[in-house]
Amino acid sequence: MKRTKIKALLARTAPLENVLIKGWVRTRRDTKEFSFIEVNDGSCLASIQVIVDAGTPGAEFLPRISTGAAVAVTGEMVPSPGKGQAFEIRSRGLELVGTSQEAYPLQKKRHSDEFLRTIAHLRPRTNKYGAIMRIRSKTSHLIHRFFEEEGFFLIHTPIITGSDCEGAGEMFRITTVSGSTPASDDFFGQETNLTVSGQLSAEMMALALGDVYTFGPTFRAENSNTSRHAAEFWMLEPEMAFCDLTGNMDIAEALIKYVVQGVLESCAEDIALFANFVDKTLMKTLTSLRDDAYIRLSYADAVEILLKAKKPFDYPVSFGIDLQSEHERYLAEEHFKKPVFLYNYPKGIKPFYMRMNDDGETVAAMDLLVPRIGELIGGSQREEREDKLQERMQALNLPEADYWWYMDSRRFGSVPHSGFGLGFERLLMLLTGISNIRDVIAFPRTPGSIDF
RNA sequence: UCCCCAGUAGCUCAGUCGGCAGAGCAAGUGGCUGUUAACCACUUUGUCCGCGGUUCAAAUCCGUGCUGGGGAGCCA
Repeated sequence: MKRTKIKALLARTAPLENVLIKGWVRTRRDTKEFSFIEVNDGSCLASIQVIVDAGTPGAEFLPRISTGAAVAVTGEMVPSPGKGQAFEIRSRGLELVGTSQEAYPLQKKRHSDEFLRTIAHLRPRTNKYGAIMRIRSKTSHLIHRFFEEEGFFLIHTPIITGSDCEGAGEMFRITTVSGSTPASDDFFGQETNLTVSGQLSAEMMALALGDVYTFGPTFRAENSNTSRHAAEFWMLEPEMAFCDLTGNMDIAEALIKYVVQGVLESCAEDIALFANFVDKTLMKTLTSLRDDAYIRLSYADAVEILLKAKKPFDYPVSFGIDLQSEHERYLAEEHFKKPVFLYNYPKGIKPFYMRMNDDGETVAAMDLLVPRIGELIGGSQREEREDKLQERMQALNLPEADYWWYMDSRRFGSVPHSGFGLGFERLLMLLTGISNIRDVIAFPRTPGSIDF
């Protein structure tokens, strides 16, 4: 007999003669004549109630059917006489697939997020973490669907990279030799690292295929100890040929609206859990993300707003500074209370590949700031003019020879193009109201922490 | 890396002025009930984070280290 997922059973409106379910026991309650077993199989948030009458096949397992045990149940799905569920399964055969020992750490009550991080291998069995992982999966699919519908091609950019100055932060070295061996004797004959961004590769592909995106793991060896940084995270990086900064922001905004709508549609039960127990303002946030136009504000105008703000800042504001968290939060959370694209940043605080504006002072960069999270997206129109790019690289002391292939793209049919990077875990934090990045990724990697 | 806070039973936490180590939940046993974070009774559980110091006496005070959390910087 074929196993049916609990999600499919709970979607039914009619009884079912013969079913087989398999899952894990959330709780067992006994009466003299029969027992209630709450079974969850991960297919959805809800569990299904199983009734096991004394004397039916498998009832002898009941004393060992404890929280966390794995079971298989055959029986009939019937209308439930009790309150709290429309249907339940009356068991005709109970099988104990795997027992759960006394030391099972998940109890039938709420645990702290900090404790659950110490048992990351078991926390997906809780309502909250199961819900996060289902939303993560759905969001990932929605991203792919969005770009598929928009005519983008999915590209796979390298994880191992030889370039060490993409300007995105400290890198993890990878090597097959020990300490004193020179890099020239190493596997690749030079220093190699884990990627911090697929952007430069993506640009090459965009300049052939038009619109592309890469979506994969990214690594930063920064000693960042915050709730918004991980050493290994997933980044989405679209890159579009014949696209300027405005088009770049258009795609970013459309993408987020699409994903929010999709999650609200197909993860309603899981989202409701977060709206009820994690962040009471979540539904309001999500509908605003979906329905409201995002603010688009130049860096210069943002500085003006901050200078006029009555709120006292710890760090003074002036044109040319890199905005501090408190400034970004003020804009997104207090002044506008919605997502804000900031664009045209001073060249001094942005990397070499961003396109120089006509004023010679700012570059065509854009960041999307969102309430609670801060920077969700960082992107730019890329410098497509060979001479301007060379100027910037010289000013920043970047060896052009190392970028010979990148420079080639500006020599052979160079076109205006744009792209951005979106931190996938930060998007999930936005969608769920979860406040720590360690809780939206199954096995988080952060400084000093590599268990599991 | 910097600043602040915390670390006591499996979990969540209380522990007053330095004077015998506590509660709720979980777990175990028994009971009861179409139950549903079930309920009732009883029972078990400690390197008070580690190391050093002050003191007649330290969970409590001091120093130091480790771990965790919040914030900052860096960024996505």
